[in-house]
Amino acid sequence: MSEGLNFREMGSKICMNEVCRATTSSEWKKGWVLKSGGFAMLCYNCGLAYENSVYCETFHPDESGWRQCTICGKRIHCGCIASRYLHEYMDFGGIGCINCVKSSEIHSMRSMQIDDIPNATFVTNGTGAVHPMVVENRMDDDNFSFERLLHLAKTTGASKIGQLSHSHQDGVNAALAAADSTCFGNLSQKLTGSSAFMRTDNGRPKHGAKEFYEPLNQPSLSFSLSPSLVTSKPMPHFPAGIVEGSELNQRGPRARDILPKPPKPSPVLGPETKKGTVSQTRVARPPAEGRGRNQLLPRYWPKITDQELKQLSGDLKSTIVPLFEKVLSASDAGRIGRLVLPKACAEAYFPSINQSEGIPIRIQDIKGKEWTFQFRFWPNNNSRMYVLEGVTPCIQNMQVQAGDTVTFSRIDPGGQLVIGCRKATDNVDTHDPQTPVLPNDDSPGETSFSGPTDNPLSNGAKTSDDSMLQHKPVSEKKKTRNMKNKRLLMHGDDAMELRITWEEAQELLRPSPTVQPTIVMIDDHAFEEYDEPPVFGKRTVFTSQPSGEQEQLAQCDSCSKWRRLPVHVLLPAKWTCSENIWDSNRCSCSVSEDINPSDLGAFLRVNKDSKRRRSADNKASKDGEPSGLDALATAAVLGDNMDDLAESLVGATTKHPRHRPGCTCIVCIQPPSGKELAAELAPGKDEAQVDVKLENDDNIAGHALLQMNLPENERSQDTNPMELDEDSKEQLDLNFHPDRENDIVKAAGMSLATLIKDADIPMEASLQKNEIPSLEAGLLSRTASESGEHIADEGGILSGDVEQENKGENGESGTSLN
DNA sequence: ACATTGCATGATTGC
DNA sequence: CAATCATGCAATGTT
Repeated sequence: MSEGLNFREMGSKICMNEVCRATTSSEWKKGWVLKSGGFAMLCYNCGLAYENSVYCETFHPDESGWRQCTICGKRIHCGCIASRYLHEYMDFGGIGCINCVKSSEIHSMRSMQIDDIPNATFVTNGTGAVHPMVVENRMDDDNFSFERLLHLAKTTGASKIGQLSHSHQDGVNAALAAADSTCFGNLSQKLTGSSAFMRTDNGRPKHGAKEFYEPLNQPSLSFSLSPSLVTSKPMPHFPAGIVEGSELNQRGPRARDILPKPPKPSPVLGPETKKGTVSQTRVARPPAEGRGRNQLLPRYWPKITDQELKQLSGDLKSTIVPLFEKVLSASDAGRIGRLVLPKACAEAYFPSINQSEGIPIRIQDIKGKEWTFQFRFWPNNNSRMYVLEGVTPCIQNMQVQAGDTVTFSRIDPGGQLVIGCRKATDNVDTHDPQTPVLPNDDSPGETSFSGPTDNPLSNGAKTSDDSMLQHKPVSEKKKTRNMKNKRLLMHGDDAMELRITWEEAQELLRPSPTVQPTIVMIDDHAFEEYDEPPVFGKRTVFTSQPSGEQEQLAQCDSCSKWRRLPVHVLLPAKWTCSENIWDSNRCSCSVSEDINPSDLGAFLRVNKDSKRRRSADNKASKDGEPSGLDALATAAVLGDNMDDLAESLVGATTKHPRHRPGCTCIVCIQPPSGKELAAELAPGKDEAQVDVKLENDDNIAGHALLQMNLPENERSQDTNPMELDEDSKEQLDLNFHPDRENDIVKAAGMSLATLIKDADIPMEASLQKNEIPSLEAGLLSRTASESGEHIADEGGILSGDVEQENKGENGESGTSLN
């Protein structure tokens, strides 16, 4: 729909914000999801919509961007901030614009009573806006006809059918009756003002996907996800509460045109579901809207409890739309790093791809970390087999294995994909000693998807979900199917080796400075769990004192003295003693050094020896060669050539023989694996070509690394690449030469281009480079944290040894063992 | 020899 | 029976 109005083809745009009025033809940010599947453009400068935002044109071309609030009746034009609110409330399942006070109340009420027994039905448009004229009170209508509702849906252009609780309807009616006449006043104020709503850099939320949105009262959209599942009355022929919309994108090879069997109401749901409570029942939710969503097998329906959903939404401060989930197979969780995506799910919720090579796709985990996978397919029997490549680091980061479940969700608006997990052990009564459940690393987000639930029914992911929905005892069978292969589970020594490898791997990473580790003992092995990914900020050195206490050492860029810093500190690329706000005694270059380099060197050697001891049976470690980060840290301390090291760290990988030079797929842009790092960092081998393969152009760590490549006097004062002089830009090449091949910009730029081209996947991450100028400490910390993850982890450190062990465990297969 | 890639094959499942 | 998907394994590249 409206493909001809694709923003890619549009010229310069003018920001609608009168205060801003920025004009640009290139710098923009992804905004809300458009009905077309693309995204509205937001002003790079102020975060508002461009005048020529495709929002108006593509979302409702017939209305020229004007929408009418279903509550206050005011018409608000899109492409303005008011429309953002309107959009959020109407176009994504809301009722009315946010500027209606009543609207907020309704949403609040709705959020609270989501599990209430619905007694009214409604029809929405393709994005969830309620057509009030077809809200039907079926409280006393036992003859409710789905066909009639479907007819209404068709006649009104609606594509969704849901149910509205009685109280909701009351709320709607009440609100309609008492529509706030001051709406426009509020609107005009918000139109001209900016600070209240703009997602300025100063006010950027923690999670990137949220950064373009933060309505004053974000509605819970779980409302639109599974209303039919919480009904006490079975709705005959009700297809999962969703009716396919004709306007939805339908592309790619069509699978069987089947509708999933309508989920029968769970016996544990419905009438006994208390008002104002949040269901903890793990129930398969019908798929969210998406291409061909009605083809998704219930097996893949997300089975997140309302409680989890609510918590996750709260944790991410966003509205989470569960999309689908999959029980990991052995090959999914194996060393090969390829996760097979259910075809229907891939085609419904992932960007359309026409080339087998696919595209890089960014997926955020529940902690907010972003991972980049290669989303691609293989031709298969005149069909396609979709896979995500490069998932090993993420899989291992989530500590899931075969038999566990990974979940895919979407943050709306924005469309950011989110990957979560649910341990199989969450679903059985007895803990499998071979699949120890490490305590959730206290990340609130973790509990949303993988966290334990105290409701026995939540064990149903493996026991009752499908059967509840299909009335067929197939879940156990599927479970058996998934688990039947003896290689699926790691047992005994295999698991032990994995743990060792994990421990090994953990030591390769610098701990997050933002959290204290949680020490977990499993089989006499201590695991340090961090809530944040490893960081890679300024070239500081994290060390562990014999007491176990972490400390961070940083070198002043002015006097070169080393200073002790709190571990949670993440420094900008350039930092001087005067900025040592944590130690008033050593906040001047004139003060003597905290620690001398020889001590540091000795300290690191101690660490290395310790590592060597614990990895005595690890071939990859027995040579004692430093890991990439250790080497980097050591180099930082001992004065090794940081440029060479940085180049080595980001140097060319050699593990993808079939990919051509310049290939920017996720596989090719991954940093080298642990072994490769070790090899590249070995003496005489640090001349690796600087075929920079950072996947994150918004990667602060990458920036930091690149800064290491700069002469000292050319390093930027902060992490803003855009403020570098031209020479530095040439070297950094972060944003300014997207056409050059074989450099970081090539990779990032092409990724961006690909993302834009496909227009179906989140882009804000790719565009975050444009936001760097105003980064503040919080964002810097977050981004750098993620960046460290990417650099240190992606396809690398963990994939080396860990996967090798897995391979051994995978035993008889594989030519490598033949 | 090992690592990676991508196709082929067969088991499973739903119609 | 056809579609899907798990995974085997040959081909190819790298060390």
